[in-house]
Amino acid sequence: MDYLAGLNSEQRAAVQQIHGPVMIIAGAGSGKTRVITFRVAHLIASGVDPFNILVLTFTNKAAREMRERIMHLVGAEAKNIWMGTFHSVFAKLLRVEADKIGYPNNFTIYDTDDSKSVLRAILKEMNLDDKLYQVNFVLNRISAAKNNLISWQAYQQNEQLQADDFSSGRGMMGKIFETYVQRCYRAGAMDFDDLLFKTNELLRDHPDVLNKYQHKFKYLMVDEYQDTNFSQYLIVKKLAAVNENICVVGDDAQSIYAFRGANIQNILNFEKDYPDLKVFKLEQNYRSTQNIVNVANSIIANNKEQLKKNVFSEKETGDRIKVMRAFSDNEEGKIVAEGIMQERSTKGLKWNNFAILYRTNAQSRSMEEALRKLGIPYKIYGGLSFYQRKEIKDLIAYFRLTFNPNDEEALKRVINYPKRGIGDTSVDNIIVSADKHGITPWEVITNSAQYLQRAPAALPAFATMIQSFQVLAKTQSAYETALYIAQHSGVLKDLYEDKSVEGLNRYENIQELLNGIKEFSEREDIEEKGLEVFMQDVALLTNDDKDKDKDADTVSLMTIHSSKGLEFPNVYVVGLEENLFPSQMSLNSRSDLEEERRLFYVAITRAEHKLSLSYATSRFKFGTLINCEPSRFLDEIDAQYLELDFTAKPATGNSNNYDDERVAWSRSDSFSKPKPKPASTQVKTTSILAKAHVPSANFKPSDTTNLQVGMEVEHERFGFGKVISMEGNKPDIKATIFFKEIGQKQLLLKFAKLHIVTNS
DNA sequence: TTGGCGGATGTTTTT
DNA sequence: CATCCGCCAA
Repeated sequence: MDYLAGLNSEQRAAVQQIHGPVMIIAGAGSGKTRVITFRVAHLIASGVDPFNILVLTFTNKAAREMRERIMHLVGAEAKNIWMGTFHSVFAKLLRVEADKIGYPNNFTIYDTDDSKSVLRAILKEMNLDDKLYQVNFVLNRISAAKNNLISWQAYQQNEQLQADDFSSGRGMMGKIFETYVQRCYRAGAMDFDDLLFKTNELLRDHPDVLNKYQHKFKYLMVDEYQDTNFSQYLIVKKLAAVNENICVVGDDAQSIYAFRGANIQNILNFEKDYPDLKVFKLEQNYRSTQNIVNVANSIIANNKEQLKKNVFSEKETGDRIKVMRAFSDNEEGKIVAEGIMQERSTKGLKWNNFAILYRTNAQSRSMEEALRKLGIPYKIYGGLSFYQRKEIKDLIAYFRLTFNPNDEEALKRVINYPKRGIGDTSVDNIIVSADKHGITPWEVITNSAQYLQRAPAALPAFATMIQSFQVLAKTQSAYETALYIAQHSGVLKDLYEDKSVEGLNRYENIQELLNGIKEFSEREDIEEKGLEVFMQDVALLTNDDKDKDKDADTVSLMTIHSSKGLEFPNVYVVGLEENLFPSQMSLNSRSDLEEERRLFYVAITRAEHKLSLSYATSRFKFGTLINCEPSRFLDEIDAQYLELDFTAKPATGNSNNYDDERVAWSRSDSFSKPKPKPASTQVKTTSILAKAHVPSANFKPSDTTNLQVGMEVEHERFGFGKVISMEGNKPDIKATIFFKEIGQKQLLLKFAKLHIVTNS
C-alpha cells in the first residue's frame, strides 16, 4: 500500500477509515480528489467488491476522471464500480425498475427546454397571464417542490404553499403542477427532478427494491455533498441505512448551487444523522500561494454560516493580488488579453496556464473579442452545449420519437421539420383529439382517420416513416440507424441545402454527432450497440463531455460555476462589479449574498500562483451602456494583499467625467458597431405604405362570401379598389383587386379584411 | 400553411 | 444586443 505514503496524516486517516459514517471537510485545494480516489482504491485493496461501491459525483467529467485515476491504482476492476452523477446513476437504476412505478423502461428524459415547452403549452391552454405565470418562475416552483419531495397532490393540500400562491395571484399553480406531471407521464418522460423524485418514490414504496440496493451498495461515497438537495439527501440516507458505510466529502465554503435546490444544511447537519460520525478536516491547501489563500479566507470570513476550519498554505507567499480597473467591458477584455500576453512571454508560460473566469456567460463575448484581436488561442467551456444546438436537438428528437413515440416534445419538434405541410393547426387538432379521447398524440396520428376530422395529407407518410425507423432500429447498429434516420427524415438534406455559413456549420455539427455515434458503435467494451443504448443518457450529457483535445494549449474561458474543481496557475476573475458580481438577483437576502461570496471564494481558490481581479466602470447591457460600481467583494479583501493597477485610461483624455467617458467609448466602439440611425430614417417602406390610407371612420370588414367581380371595396391599409377577377374555390378564393392608391394586389378572401362599398 | 417583420423581452449560475 | 413571439400578408 505504497500509495498511503503520499498522503498527509489527516488524508491518510480519512482514506483508512473505511467503515461507518465518515465526513471529510475538504478545504479548497486540499487534495480532495486524491483522497476520494485513494479511498476507493483502499476499499478494493481491503477486499471490498467493486460491485458493492457507489460513488456519486457532481459532474460526468468528475466521475470519468475519477474512474480513470482509480483504474490507474487498482486496474480494470474499477470498471465495475457504480460511479456517476446522481442523475445518471439513478436514471440507470430507474430504467431497470421502471415497471414498478408505471413507466416504460425506455422513458425519455426531458431537458429544461422540453420542460419549459410543456409548461408553455399548458399555460396557453389554461389561458393564463404569461406575465404573472412566467415559464421560468413556474418551472422553478415545480422544481423546488419536487426537490423537496412534494408531489402535486401534497402541493395542492399544503396550506402554506396555497396561501403563497393565492396571495401572489397565482392560484392556479397547483393545477399547473398537476397537469405538468400528467403530461410528462403521458409522454413517458421524466424531467431532471423526476429522476431523483421517482427514485425516492421507488425506494419508499417498494421495500424489496430498497432492500436490494441497500445490499448492493454496501459502500457509498458522495462528492460535493454541500451541493446536494433534499431529494438527493434522502436517497443517500436510505441507501446507507443498513450498512451505514457512508462517506460524504465536501466543503461548505464552496456550496454554490442553492439556486438549484441544494441545501447547505445537509452538510452542516450531517452529524445529527450519524452520531458516531468520524469527521476529518483537510485544511492544508497544496494548490495556492499564501497570499491567495489568505485573500480567500478574508473573503469567506464575512459569511455567518460555516463549519469552522483553518485553511492554510505552506507554499511561497507569492505575488500580491492584482486589481485592475477598466473603463468599459471591451477595455477590460483588452487589459486581460494583454496581461496574459505579457505574462506568458516574460515567464515563459503556456496558454493553458491561464483561465478567465466570469459570473455570467454573456461576459465571455468581450473577452473573446480581445483574445482574438491579439491572436491568443482560447477555448470556451460551458455555454450552449453541443447537445443543446437546434440541429442536434432536431435529429435527436427523431431518435427519441423512434424509441418512445409518445414523447410529445420530440413529436412537436419534428412533425413539421423539415416542412411537410403539417402546420400548427393540425398539431393542435391532434393534441386536442388526444386529450379528448384520453390517448396519446401518437395514437391519434397512427389512427388519424378515426380520430381526426380532416387529417393533413402528409400525416400517414410521417407515421409510416417513424415506424420504419422503429423497425430498422431493432436490428441495426446505432450508427446505421442514426445515419438512416438523418437521411430519410430529410434533416440532412434540409441542412445540406442551406448554403449559408451557419447552415454549413449545422451540417458539420450533424456530421459530428453521427461520427460520435459511429465511435460508439465501434466500441468494444459495450455489448448492446443499438441507438437506443446510446440515447439513454444523451439528455444528461453536457458540454464538458466531449473535449477531446483537453491538452490543447489554449486559454480557458468559463463561468465560475463550471470552474469548480479545476485549477490554473494564472487566473483572471473579471467583472467584479455591483449587480454583476454579486449578481443583482442575490441582493435581496443574506443567504443569497453569502452564496455569491462563496462563489467568489471558489473563483479565487482556482488560482495556483497568480490571481488578477478586474472590473469595468461601464458596460454594455441589453445594448445600452450602463455605469458600474466596483464590487463590494473587493472592499472585503484585506488591502495588504492587493496591488492596484489603475493604469488603464480611456481612449481619449483622462477625465473622470461621465459624459466624457461616454463619448470616448462610443467613439472607440464605432469601429466595430454600426451607429444606430436616428429613428426618423429607420421608417420602413411598408409602414409608409401602411399609413398612406386612413380607413373610413365606419370601416368594418364585410362578409365576402358573395363578393363578385366588379364590386368596389375598401381595404384597411390599401384603400379603395375594384375587384378585377376571382379564382380558386371553397375556402381558398383568391381575388385580384386594383387599388387606386397602390395598384393591383391579389388577396386571399379568407384572410383579407375587406369592406364592400358598392355593388356596382 | 408559411415566412417575414416589428415589437417585446431578457441575464445569473446547471444536472 | 439577440432571440423569441405573435401578427399579418401571401
